[in-house]
Formats: sequence, structure tokens, C-alpha cells
Amino acid sequence: MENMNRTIHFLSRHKHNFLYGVSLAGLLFILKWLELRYLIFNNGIEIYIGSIALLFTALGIWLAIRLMKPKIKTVLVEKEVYISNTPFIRNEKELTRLGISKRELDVLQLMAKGFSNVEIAEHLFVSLNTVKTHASNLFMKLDAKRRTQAIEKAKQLGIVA
Amino acid sequence: MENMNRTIHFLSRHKHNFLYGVSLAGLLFILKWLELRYLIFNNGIEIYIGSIALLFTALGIWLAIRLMKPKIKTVLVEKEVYISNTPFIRNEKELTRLGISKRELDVLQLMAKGFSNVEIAEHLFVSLNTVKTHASNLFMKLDAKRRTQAIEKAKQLGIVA
DNA sequence: ATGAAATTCACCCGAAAGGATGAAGACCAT
DNA sequence: ATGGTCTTCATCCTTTCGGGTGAATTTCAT
Repeated sequence: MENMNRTIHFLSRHKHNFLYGVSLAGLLFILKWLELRYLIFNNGIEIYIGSIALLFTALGIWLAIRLMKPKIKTVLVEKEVYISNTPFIRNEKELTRLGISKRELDVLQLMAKGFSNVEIAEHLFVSLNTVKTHASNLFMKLDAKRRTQAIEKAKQLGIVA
Repeated sequence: MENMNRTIHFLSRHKHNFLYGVSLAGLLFILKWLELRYLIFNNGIEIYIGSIALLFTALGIWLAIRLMKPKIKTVLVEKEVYISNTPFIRNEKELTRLGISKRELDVLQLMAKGFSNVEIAEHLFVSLNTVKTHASNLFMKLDAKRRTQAIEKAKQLGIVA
């Protein structure tokens, strides 16, 4: 059972090579027949070679078309998400997506209320430096250059009220 | 002159066909030589045919790659765009009550979007000092100590979105 | 138990913000 | 035309913010 699965997997992975092998075999058979026709009865070796050339050119084209990697074109589709503004519901998805921790969220919320870093430090019972570190991390995660920008983005994303 | 231009144009438009023709001629010449080698001295007709097959397969692949339009695989990526469903209506009463001027409101709005004073100055075509003056006046009128506080209060009062 | 993430704190330095004050030109209404 | 507001800009000075870096400790899951 395990072996069979592996075999099938192998075949599907190398199906192009496999196809090429089979095609080649078939074509060689046809060629043998043509060889008889032309070599023996007609002696038209040039025509024979021409046929082979055309045939294998076609085969090459076919192969190339089959094997060519498609170019990948990415199209952005904007999906509108309406935010109801009546009761605030935190967008937990965005929080986890951006990797914002609890403590960082604490700082962000106080920031959005208009608190200075010193005031935030006092409210959270941590040092000013700690608040600064959280703030810096927030700016990175929110891709913001200033606290005002961070607040605006956070509000847009439904992270803070 | 006109004829020559037309000829050049024709050649450039059909350069792939032209290339194919030249290649074919060249290859046939090589084949003729191979024919002698193998047919007369070696009699290995199968090897000869095999060579032709491989050669023209390669030619076909090359041709296909040159001539084919690239396959395009389109990947749709949904991007969520957050939209508020309640239109913002400015509270004009509060504006007049607080005595906030047009220019000050301009500054306040850009502030709320997360712009720095320098950026605001550039957008409004005034100097940085002017923006600072407007900001200071805003902080007085809104009874705010910081821009973040001013923004929060302004949003609460319905002065900015 | 070991490595990753989170939390905490420190120091240095430059950039930005904010406070105080003065002042000039434009506009508007009485 | 005169006073009041608005807008503009300036200078000086202080505070706050933010970047960069390093590091100790805790927490937590594998």
C-alpha cells in the first residue's frame, strides 16, 4: 500500500518525462514504418529526413508548451469591511496578525487617550524607558513613524476605541 | 526607398520565421554531413535518426520558447479595507464655541491623520513656525497639553473624523 | 530543559514638539 | 481709520519623543 502510493506519487511528479518517453517510443515506431515506405520503395531519403525534422520540431514545441512555467500575476482585490461604530469590538485578528502583546496594547490604549509617556509609565507602574520600548515596538508593528500615526492606524484597524 | 523600408519592415515582422528558415537550412547542411559519416562509413541509421530527433526536438523547444506568449497565471489576493458606515458630520457649534479658525482646523485635521508639524507645513504651504503657532492656539482652545490629547478631545467633540 | 517570546530597564543622542513672546500684513466691521 | 481677529513668521528655550543598542528576567510551550 505504501509502495503503491509512492509509485503513484512518482508517476504524477514525473508525468511529463513519462509522456515524453511514451511519445518517443510511438514516434520511433511510426518512423520505422516510414523508413520502409521511403527507403525501400521511394528512396527519397530527403523527404524522410524532412518528415522526421518536422515531426520532432512539433514534438519539441508541444513539449515546451506543456513544460513552460506560467508567469504569476498577482491581482489585489479590495474587499470592503464595514465597521459598526456603536459598540467597540476589538479586532483580535489584527492584534494577533500584527503580533501586538498585551502590554503593548496597554500602552497603545493610553497613548490613544492622549497620555504622555511619563503618564503612561505612572499608570502602568513601569519606568519611562519601558514605555518607550513598548512604544518603539508598536511603531514598528504598526508601521508608524509617530505616535499620532500609530493611534490613527490602530483606530482604523479596530485595535483601539 | 519606399520599397526598402517595406522590406525591412517585413523582415523585422517575420524575423522568427526567417530565423527558423535559416536554422533549418543550417541544420540540413549539418545533417547532410552527418548522413555521409553515418550512412557511408558506419551505416548506423538509427543513431543518425536519433540525432535528428533530438536536434529537432531541441529546435522545437527553442522555437516555442521564443515564439510563445508567456502563460499568465492570475492569483487573486483579497485585501481588507475598513470602511466606517456612518458618515462624519462636523460639529460646527463646537467649532464656533471654541473659536477655532479655518486654518487651525486644517492643522488639526492633518494632526489627527498622524502628520508631523513639518509635513503639515508642507501640505498647507506655510512655514513650520506657523504650524506651531496654530498648534499652540489649538492646545489652548482645546485645553490640551499634547497633540494626542488635542486629537482625542477633537474627536470626542465631533470636530474631526 | 531549552529555546523563543515577552517584559522590564538603562544609556545616549538627535529630532520633534511645545511654551513664551514679539511682530508684521491682511481682512473685516463699526 | 481704528480696533479686533486671522494668518503668517521668527527666535529662544525646554520638554518630549523616538531610534539604536544592550541586557536581565520572566513566561511559556515544546
